[in-house]
Amino acid sequence: MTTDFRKPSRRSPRDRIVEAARDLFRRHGIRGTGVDAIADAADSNKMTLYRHFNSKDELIVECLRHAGMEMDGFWRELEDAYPGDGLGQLRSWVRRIADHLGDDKCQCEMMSAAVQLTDEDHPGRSVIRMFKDAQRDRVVELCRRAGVADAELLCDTLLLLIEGARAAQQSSGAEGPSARFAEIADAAILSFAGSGAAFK
Amino acid sequence: MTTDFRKPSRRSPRDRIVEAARDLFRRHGIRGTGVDAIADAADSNKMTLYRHFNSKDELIVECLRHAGMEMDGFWRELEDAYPGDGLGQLRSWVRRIADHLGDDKCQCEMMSAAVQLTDEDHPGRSVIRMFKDAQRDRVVELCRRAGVADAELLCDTLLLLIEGARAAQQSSGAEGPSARFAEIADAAILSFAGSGAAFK
DNA sequence: CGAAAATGTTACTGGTCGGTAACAGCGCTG
DNA sequence: CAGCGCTGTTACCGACCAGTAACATTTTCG
Repeated sequence: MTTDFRKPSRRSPRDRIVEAARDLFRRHGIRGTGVDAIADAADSNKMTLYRHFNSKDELIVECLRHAGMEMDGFWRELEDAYPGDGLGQLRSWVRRIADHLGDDKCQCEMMSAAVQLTDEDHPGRSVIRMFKDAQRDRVVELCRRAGVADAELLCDTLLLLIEGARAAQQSSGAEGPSARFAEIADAAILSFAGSGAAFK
Repeated sequence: MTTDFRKPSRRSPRDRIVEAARDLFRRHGIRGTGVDAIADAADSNKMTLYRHFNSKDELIVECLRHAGMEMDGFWRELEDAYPGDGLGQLRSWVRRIADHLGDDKCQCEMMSAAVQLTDEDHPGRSVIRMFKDAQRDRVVELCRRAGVADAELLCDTLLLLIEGARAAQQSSGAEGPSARFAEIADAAILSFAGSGAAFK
């Protein structure tokens, strides 16, 4: 029984550090965030940070892992909300992304990191890669369950539209092309699901 | 003392600095590139750099402007190759982007900069914004000339796909969703141009 | 030519960064 | 209680970074 009242409503320093790091990375970029600032924002200190993570790079990797796990949770919620309904899950997924495009906390940590981790050998890049591959498998399966003939094509179409919406949000703002993302993505889904053919 | 082996016609130090900066920004990121490295790569020195640009931020802005001017030139080439042919220009534009997706020198400086310039007030952001707005106007006009009914919708669809392809290239590599960008974008163009309707 | 303008060289500043050492306190559990 | 592991504090290191000063050199052009 770990009722754990020792520090009410306060998570472990490690969790707070990861949380603070993700927040600061989102707001100021990875390279623009110093470890001192992270430790400070986590209401902790640099030594504790370095006891849990051997380097800033290791912390970055852990942040990416956490972001991936958060997405895993969301996929599970989606399956619970629309059990076995591929089409419903797809549309709900798109809608949710559209709704969160404007958030300061939009789920673009992976994309941002991919751009900022310029070193091709950075360990974070393989985490991103694995996450993206898993995501693609999942979406393809949903498309298949939705009765789409060319499931891979709809999947890639949606993934491009999503990444594009996030990127466009960054460079063109909320009134740019990303404003019509939901409309476009939903039309693509319905088009594929209706005829099973691409864009026709 | 040093015998002057310089090539007779050499671009000005200013141009070399901008060129070197753009190259290094692409390869190592904006924050990951120091002014010393830029001056060195330009075969110049830091003092000359700072005589032409009052700050690194000013140099960044100039790099973005150059990138924008390069695109302007490309649009002009496109108009020359397909005079008055909106559809031809659109398809050629998409094909060219697809062909250059894998390039180390792919035209994603704007997107990268938008992600890396985390400060909302950075002067570079307005350059990016103006460039994106102009690009959107241009593409909408091409769609209109191609006989597309909802020109804005096709334009935004293509812009999302393009940004998405570039982002996906970064995070998922060449075998990810970006591999089918050309196919998807071309299908979208033909679909809109054929029926004038969205995805149907 | 000769002078002005542009460019190059060296050395420096003050600040930030990632990372570490030494030490002190806290909170468990035996 | 004692002991131990986790956490916090301070100070420090070497490297790097943006930006500047003073001076030497080359290029341009009237």
